[in-house]
Amino acid sequence: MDITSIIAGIPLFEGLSPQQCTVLGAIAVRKYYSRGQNFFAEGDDGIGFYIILSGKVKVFKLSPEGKEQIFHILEASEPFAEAAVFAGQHYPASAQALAETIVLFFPRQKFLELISLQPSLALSMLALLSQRLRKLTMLVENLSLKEVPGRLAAYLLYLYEHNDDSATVKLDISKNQMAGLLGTIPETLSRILKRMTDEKLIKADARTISILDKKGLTELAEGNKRLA
Amino acid sequence: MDITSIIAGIPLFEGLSPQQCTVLGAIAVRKYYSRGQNFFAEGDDGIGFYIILSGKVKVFKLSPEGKEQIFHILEASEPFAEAAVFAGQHYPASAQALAETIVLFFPRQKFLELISLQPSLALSMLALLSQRLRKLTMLVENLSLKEVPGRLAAYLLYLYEHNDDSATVKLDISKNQMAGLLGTIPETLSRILKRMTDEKLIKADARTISILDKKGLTELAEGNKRLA
DNA sequence: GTTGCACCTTGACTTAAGTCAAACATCAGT
DNA sequence: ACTGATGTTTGACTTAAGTCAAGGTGCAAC
Repeated sequence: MDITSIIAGIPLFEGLSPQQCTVLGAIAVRKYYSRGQNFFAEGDDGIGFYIILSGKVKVFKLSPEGKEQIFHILEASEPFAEAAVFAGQHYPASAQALAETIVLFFPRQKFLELISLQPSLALSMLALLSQRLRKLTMLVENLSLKEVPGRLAAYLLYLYEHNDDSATVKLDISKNQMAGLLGTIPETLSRILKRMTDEKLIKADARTISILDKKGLTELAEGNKRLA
Repeated sequence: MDITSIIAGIPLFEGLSPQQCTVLGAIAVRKYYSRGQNFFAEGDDGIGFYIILSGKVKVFKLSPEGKEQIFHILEASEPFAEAAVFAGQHYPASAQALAETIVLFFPRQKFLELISLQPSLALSMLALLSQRLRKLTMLVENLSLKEVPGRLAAYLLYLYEHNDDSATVKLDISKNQMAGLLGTIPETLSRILKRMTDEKLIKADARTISILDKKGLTELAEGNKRLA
């Protein structure tokens, strides 16, 4: 598939004319990463941003003691590292492929030149950054104002809502990664899943979780109730 | 002072032509808030954003139990709630005046119309949002990967660097607010300040803190050392 | 200047969640 | 299919930081 038609199909670029897509395509580079490979590490020069064509990527930070906080997990057609284009000298976090991943890479300087010519592209980027800001705000809220059971409940409800409201959710990341996303460690996550199961809030199999008590989870997520 | 010249003096709008400033001025509204008054509360409709002309503002969230997480403390010439213009149906946090505060208010819809006509304005906003994203990323890192002493050390070093590198820092917020900013509570903050004093890292008076051991604080902030 | 209230500190106690260690399950690549 | 690596669970233990309660300090308003 040629780059122009790929670009035309990316939500971030929807509304761009075919000509604009061609121009974008001219600066984009397709790149391939294998599972475990890093796109960049925290502190590297912010030379551009990426859009995922296929695969899965985590954006994360490690503490000196080795604890991991995952900021985002991204899948096909989602951009990442886009803020580095406008602000950054260097990337403030690391990014790694969780599976075989193909991306389009957009070099910073060339993209900046395009954007100042195309107000609609600028507006798309503004919407994207605002959305990210909102997501990060929720992450801060979760980390600072909720305990781990509340964070987990909120996450399960999020999965539920992005799953056609079907009560049985297939986890698409490992529980290790899930712990990193929730700002905790696998042991704690495991224990809390068990407690939720004991209280009949959920039913957890290997890679699927069934939501049994949505109301109960909601109360937990909102901090109106606690696990026994 | 007329609105056009005020706008011309705001960093966010630097680089705009006098005509552009006049157009912006035509949609801006000057508003006055007294100490303790709310600009908006979490969940309110995102009807626009603000730029502070004088005073001080906190953007924060409360947990059901009453714990407060402060996201930003903002002063003269800084904008806030800008992301709500591009993404939001509603504000994801609350904002309150910490002192008598005068702001310019920019209504969402009108500002959006202007921005699609003015690429340079769009680029300024992109830079601003990216910077906020970076700051929030650091907040997440602090909350998730550092203990309170590390967060406090990082904050003191931040103050130090924005204080002409003078070792004696005047606190411009109460320690209660500072606790909220660091994702902890006043009691804990008080105890940790004491421990830092005991270890000769700092010297804390009522409203000023002297940095005695910058290297020690840096090690703490980076997680390479802990308080005894 | 005195009163009142918000701010700050300290102590005793509780608790959520992390550490360490071990056993087990599962998966990916040869 | 095998095998080493990776992911998951559980138990015993430790600890950072929160809660509750009380007392002290200092500014602000009358």
